[in-house]
This record gives sequence, structure tokens and C-alpha cells, in this order.
Amino acid sequence: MGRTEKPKQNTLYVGSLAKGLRLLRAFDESHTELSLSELAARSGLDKSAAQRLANTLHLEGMLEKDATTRRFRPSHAWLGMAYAYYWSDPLVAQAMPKLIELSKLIGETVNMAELSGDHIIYVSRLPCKRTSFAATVIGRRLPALSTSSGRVILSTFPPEERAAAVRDWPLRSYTPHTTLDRSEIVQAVEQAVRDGYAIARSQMLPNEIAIACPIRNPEGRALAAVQASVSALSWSEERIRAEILPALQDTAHAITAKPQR
Amino acid sequence: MGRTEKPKQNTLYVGSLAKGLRLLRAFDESHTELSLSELAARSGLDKSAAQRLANTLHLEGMLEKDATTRRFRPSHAWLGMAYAYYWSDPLVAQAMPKLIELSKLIGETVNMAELSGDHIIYVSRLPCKRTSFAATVIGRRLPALSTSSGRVILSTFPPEERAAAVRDWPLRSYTPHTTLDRSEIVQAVEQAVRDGYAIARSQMLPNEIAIACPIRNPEGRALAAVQASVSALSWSEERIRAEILPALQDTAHAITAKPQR
DNA sequence: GTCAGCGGTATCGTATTATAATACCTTGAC
DNA sequence: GTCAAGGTATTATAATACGATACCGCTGAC
Repeated sequence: MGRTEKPKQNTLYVGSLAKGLRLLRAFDESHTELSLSELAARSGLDKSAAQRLANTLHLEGMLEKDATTRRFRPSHAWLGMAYAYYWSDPLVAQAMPKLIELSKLIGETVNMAELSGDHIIYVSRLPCKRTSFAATVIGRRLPALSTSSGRVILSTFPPEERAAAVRDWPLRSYTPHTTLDRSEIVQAVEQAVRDGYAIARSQMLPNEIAIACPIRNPEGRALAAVQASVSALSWSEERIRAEILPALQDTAHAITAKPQR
Repeated sequence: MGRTEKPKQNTLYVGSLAKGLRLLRAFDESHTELSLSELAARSGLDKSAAQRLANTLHLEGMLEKDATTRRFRPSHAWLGMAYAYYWSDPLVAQAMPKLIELSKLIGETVNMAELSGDHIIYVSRLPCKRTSFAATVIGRRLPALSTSSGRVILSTFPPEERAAAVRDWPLRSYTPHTTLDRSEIVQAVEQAVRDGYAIARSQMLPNEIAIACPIRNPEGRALAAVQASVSALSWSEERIRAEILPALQDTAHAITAKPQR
């Protein structure tokens, strides 16, 4: 039960590598640069281990080290990882030109999200309006149930899977209006089943309305979603349905057509 | 002299971790999914090592494994690395809203690049027009000397550094028009010193014109650049100077003002 | 249908290599 | 000047990573 339990006690598991990865994971939105001791504390490793592993990551170009403060930061190599990821994801290359067209057409922020376990992760973001920094950054993971994209992806799953997900997947609050009542989420997902799209209000940011359409594989199951985000101060849901939804559906469907590779 | 030389023979260097990173680096734009043997070949590790390390990366969620083909691919965690990077880079958060404004204003593709050794790396891309996929992806590394951003950053360095860079930094050809003549690059950089901006034609893509302004730190040295890319088919350099340059300079300067953190 | 070859998986004895305790150094506070 | 805290370096120890090899399952040739 201890935090030190090994994922595998077998010889195909290299503990040192796994520990190095724990150091990398110690960095997040609120821990952007870490001293050796902080690194040790956050990764749960002792000082010696943190020292050796951090030093290795530094020599290998994965961590910058400030010569004066002695603190570590993610290096540009972390962006290089995203670069490699993009080439490996067949959806992105196919979607990108269509997302650009869509954003030009509607003049509002367009995102693409993929399901990653019980979260969604933004793989592409085309911000058109000033917004919070977090809303412009690639790689953000959010609880699927709290996002229009996650809900609309889920809506393409068979009923039992939907029920299990709405029951078990995690939720957390981002705004005073984030829905934490699972029965409300059931409603939203079932509405998405009927509509083929999902609209969510103020789930991640106050006064933000998000609308998402699923990107389906040939079997009809969604892998991902295209989503537009607009301000509730300038848009009514009615107008979103009239002016954004059709183009959004076209875009999502165009990505559907040529499914994999 | 062999490829197997250890970066450090000391006890602060954990070889297993470094080898794991070599596996990660085996993935790039033309190697998007790799079998175990390919992984071994590309990383220079033997089959057993590749097996153990790849398995570890898989268990740790860094590599997806296709159940049928047995091939490995980068996981969503690779995007998560970019996410963490963004929060750690003080320039990005500060620049993002201004870049969005700029792209809205000029209606053309806007990028931000940072110097990374002798390359530049794109940290932010706001594509407005259909273009090649490679031109939309963050984390792309390009030889600094071949890009308007790299040249304008270099133009803020003291003369000896400029000379050394133009002499030593790498070059490679991306289009039939990529400049490989270093004396021409000297000209371009010195022009940028005088102008405070740099224009480059067809260096990365045919019929692409890029214009870049430096983002300077308080000492006047550039850390990064803001860059716009337009089609030579619709834009003359004259019109770029008249209609894009002023806004580009404003944006770069605005990011300059509040320098670090 | 058999067989060979290839790639992926699992095992195991060995010693290389990672470990963790500790001592040493630097810095900044008081 | 002393002290504490954090970073750096060293070392003896054995735990852990190693890589040779054997096994298994698939595919294509004949």
C-alpha cells in the first residue's frame, strides 16, 4: 500500500528509468522550476537519487539548470517531444487544415481534443480571442465529464459504457458553475446522444460557452472532438446553433471521412 | 571515439535513464511508430536493453503499444510535457495574448521562436492560412541561420558572436532557394542589425516570406523573436513593410517591456 | 504441410552499476 | 563569526540492470 510499491517486481522493469520520469513529472503549472530538494520532495526520492537523476537529465539536455539559483527547469526538448507526438498522431495532420479553415470561417477559438483515459487532452488550439493562458496551451488535460468535447465523445459509446463513465470518471471544480452533479451530466450526455453535439456553459471558465462535435471512426465511435469556445457575453446558445454548429459539424465530419492513416 | 562513449564515467550519471531517453529520441517526423527491433536499431541499444526500457516506458505511460502490431508510439504524455514546458517559460504566457491580437490584426500566420543553441524552436504558432503541416506544429527546430527569426535574434548579439555564429552554425537545405552561402547570410544578418527586423524569402517553404522582429531582454540581447509568414504570391516585400512590420514591431516591443518573470 | 526465419517474449547467473550514507562546500541570515 | 540549509562530491556495498540465450508464435516459401 506504500507509495514505494514497484509497478512490477520483474526484470523487464528498469527502476532507474521510472524514477527519472518521476522527476520529469514533478513539473507542472504550479511547479515551473524546482530546486534539488524540492525535486526530491515532489518525486518522493531521496536527495541522492534526485541528485543523480537530475544531473543525468541535465547532461542529457532534458533539464535546464540555472547557474546561479541552481534550480531546474524543463528544457526546449520538452517541446520537441510534442513535435514528435504530432507526427505520430494520424488525426492531427489530417485535421489541421480543416481546423484552420473553420477558425477563419467562424472567427472564434477552435480546439481539437482527444480522449485519454477518463480525461480529454487538447491536441490543437487555435485561439482567436484574448483568453486565459491555460485556454491556449496544448497538452492540457481536463476531466472528460466536465467538457463539451468529453461529453460528446462519450455520447458515441454504447449505453453501458456511458453509464459506467458518468458514474466512475473523475470530476473537479474549475469555476463556481462547474457541474459536479452526476445526474446532470447524465442528462447532458444523453442530450448529446440525441443531438450529435454537446454544449457546455461556464465549465472551465466563467462566461465561456463550448460546443463540440465528435470525430468518429468508421465504427461510429469517437476518438476525438472538434470544439469551439465563445463568450457568453456575445453569444446566445441559439445563435451558436445557427451560426457555428453547421460549420463545426462539417469540419468534424470531414475529419471523420478519412479515418486512420 | 566509439558511439558508446559515456558522457560521464562518474557516479552522478545514471546510464539506464540516459538509455531510456535515447529510446524516446528514436521517434521523429519520419519515425512515428517503431517496433522493438527498430527501436533497438535506432537507439543503438541491444535487443534486451530495448526490450526492458521500452517495457518500462510503456508501463509508465510514456509509450503506447499497439496490441496487434506490437509497435510503440508516443503517448499523450508527450503533449503533457509541452504543457509543463509552457508554464515554465515566462516569455510564452506574457506573449500569448499579444500574439493573438497581432494575428487578428494582420490576418496572417504569426509565430514565436526561441533560440536553442544554434537552432530556433517554435514555441507558439498561430496559423491563419492553409499551409504545410510542418509549418503549424510547435516544437519544430530549424537551423537559426536559415530563418528570419534566427537571423534577427543573432543581429542583437555583439559583432564577434555574430561572426562566429555565421561561420560555425549549421545550415541545411529545405527548398531549392534555401541560402547555403554563408556570405549571403552575413549580409542578411548585418542588414537586420541596421533595420531591427529580418525578412527571408523561400527559406523553409517555396513562396513563403517571413518577417521577424526581436524580443530583447533589458540588456538589448534577443531571447526570442516574433515572426509573421505570408505568401509571396499575395504580398510584396514593400507591402509587408508597410502593413505588417509596424504591428510586428509593436508586438515584439510590448513583449520586451516586461522582460523576465 | 512442413520448415526456416524473424520478431517478440521470458529466464537467469553474473558483475556492473546504481545506491544511500556521509562528508564536504557554498551561501545567506543573524 | 557562527549557524543552518542546500548543493556537491566520495565511497563501500549489494542490489539491480545486464545481455546471452532459450522459447514461442507468426508468416511466407516451397
